Amino acid sequence: MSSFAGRMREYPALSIDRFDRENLRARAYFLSHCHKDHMKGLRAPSLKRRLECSLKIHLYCSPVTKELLLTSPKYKFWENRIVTLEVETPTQISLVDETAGEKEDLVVTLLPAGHCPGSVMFLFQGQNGTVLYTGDFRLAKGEAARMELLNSGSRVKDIQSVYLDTTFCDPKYYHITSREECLNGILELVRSWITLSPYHVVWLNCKAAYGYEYLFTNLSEELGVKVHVNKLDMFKNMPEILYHVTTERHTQIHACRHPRDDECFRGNRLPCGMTSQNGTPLRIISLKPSTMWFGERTRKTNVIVRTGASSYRACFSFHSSYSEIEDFLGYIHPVNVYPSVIPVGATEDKVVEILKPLCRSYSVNSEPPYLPLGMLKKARTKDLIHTGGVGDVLFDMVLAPKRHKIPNQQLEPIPASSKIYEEKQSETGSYKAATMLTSLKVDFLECEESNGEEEEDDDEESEKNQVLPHDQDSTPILDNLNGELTDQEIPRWDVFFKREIVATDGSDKEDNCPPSSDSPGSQSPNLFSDSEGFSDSTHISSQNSSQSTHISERGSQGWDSQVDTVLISSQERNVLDIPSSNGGYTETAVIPSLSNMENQSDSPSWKPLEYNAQCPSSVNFALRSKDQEMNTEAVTITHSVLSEVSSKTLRTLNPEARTDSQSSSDFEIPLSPDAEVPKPDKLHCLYKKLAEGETIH
DNA sequence: GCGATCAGAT
DNA sequence: CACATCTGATCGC
Repeated sequence: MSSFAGRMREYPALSIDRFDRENLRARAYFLSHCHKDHMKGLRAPSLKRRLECSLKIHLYCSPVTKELLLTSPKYKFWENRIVTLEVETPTQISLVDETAGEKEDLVVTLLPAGHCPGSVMFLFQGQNGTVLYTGDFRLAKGEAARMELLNSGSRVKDIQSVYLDTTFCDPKYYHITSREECLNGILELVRSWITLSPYHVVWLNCKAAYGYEYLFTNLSEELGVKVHVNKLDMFKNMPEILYHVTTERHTQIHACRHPRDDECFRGNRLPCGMTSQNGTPLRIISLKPSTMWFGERTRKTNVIVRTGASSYRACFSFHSSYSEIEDFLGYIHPVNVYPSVIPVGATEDKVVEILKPLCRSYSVNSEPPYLPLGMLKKARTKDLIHTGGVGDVLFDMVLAPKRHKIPNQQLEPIPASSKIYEEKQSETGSYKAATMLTSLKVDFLECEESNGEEEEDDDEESEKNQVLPHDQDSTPILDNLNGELTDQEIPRWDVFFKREIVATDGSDKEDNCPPSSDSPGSQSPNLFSDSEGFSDSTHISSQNSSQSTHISERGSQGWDSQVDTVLISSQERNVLDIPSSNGGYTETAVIPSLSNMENQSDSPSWKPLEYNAQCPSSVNFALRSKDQEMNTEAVTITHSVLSEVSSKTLRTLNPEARTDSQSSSDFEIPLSPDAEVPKPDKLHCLYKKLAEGETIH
């Protein structure tokens, strides 16, 4: 949970993600994403009153965030005070101090944060230097290096401070399985279950928050089964989400909620109330996306772990892991870092201790800032750090997790990042050090220590005793069985596990479903071996090829990262016709109005392909990043003489004018009286400076 | 009756 | 297994 107070040292007139207390006096507000813990005070009467008095106060956010925010009537009063900024479009904004009559210009750039739909990081460039506020983010290793606007030419911009999401800046989250692998694991479990019969359904036990959408859309897209949710009006202008969710309960994948939803589950009822279909009781499994639960495992586990007769945990995170934070910060290499989350049990100093070595100030500071470990004292030598070599040792000691565990087979030797590593190594020794460290550490894995913690296990508790010995559909459970295994037993677990697999295979009584030869999936979905090479023994035939094979197959198909959510314009909304392939039916498009939405019919053979073809605007993260490698700022400059490019390169914003996220006239933003209207030649000059990474004054 | 805050839930 | 919420109790306005 964010504990960021709202203001940055460098630009105290701005408030980000906090709207109470001191922030009531801010000259401009920023919202990185639509999670409540980043919206404190946003609907308070005190702020509302201030808005009414100061017409120049605006809230800056991404178009998707605005859309999500305004879906709730509680925030409607913000409607014409929100200025949406397109992602990756540097925009100049003018801050006016009404009392002092001062004006301050700065350029802000939204960068995709990969946390939830609409989530962004804010890059501010102004007279007090360049600072980056990450909001909540999850970026894979190397993604910062691929963000064109974080870089000038081939090197990272000179960033003074980073306000960083440190949610998982704890060694126990050293490695969190990548989004693609987690998705893939979940996909295969869901597939293997729902293909058993129409009565086999999966309940995705997701928290009530944005961030699971890419899970829903990927499952739906791969399996052709929409996901049942309580509400979808917030997605009415996000077709690539909208088409994969439904409020129609007759579907095999559910992510609906009910205040007492695990009671529902225990009673073989879905939160939406479904218990059966055509008189046949449903066969429900629950799948709970979790990060912390996996962080507590001391031994490596699979991406999916069975925790009860019909309960599973799936590794899933929308925050960066420790090593992803390392990679990110090491690349940015700022002078200062300010954690915006202090994990429970940690202190700010502890977190800063971890992060400082990745900052410039660490090697420049005369005084030894923090001395975490005894070993560190010994090794800490500024010069060594700077020159690389021995610095690696230092990093290793400081950063190496106490408990190594790599839940997955994925130990590719410095994957795509090797390229980046080569590109960057000449530039800053530290990035090199951090990168090398990362790859090295990957070899350690396997920690043996087991902290014999008790397993609670909510809904599974009642079942766990049956699970082991005879539960037919069960097999798996990977390494944690509610403390039923003693330490001595642990070494034999693998054996037991394998045996159990064999025994279980084809002897599923609970389901009354003979191992079907016609379904690609096995009778029991439970068999989700952990990473120690079990996947091949899985009786899920479709998995005979290893998971990694699957992953590589899907590499660039939208599996490799969270897809950016794209809003459609009102024009597009009217025009879009999306055919479906459900045997002659044409689901008229619509990007349905609300009434339509609540009643979309499920089409068994529904396929999303046509939709994709119609929606070129839904651009995959990774693909786009790739494209952008070619698309350097220098190129943009060339175009900058064209007026249209001004909005791409440097948008000078009119805070007074409503920039409607849904209007397609992106290129016609009126200028505000406050904002200086740059003459073409001045603009050109600004672009040039921007491209060179200079601060704009 | 509303908001802020806390405890407890999932 | 504290990721982000929601509910309900209590207190103050």
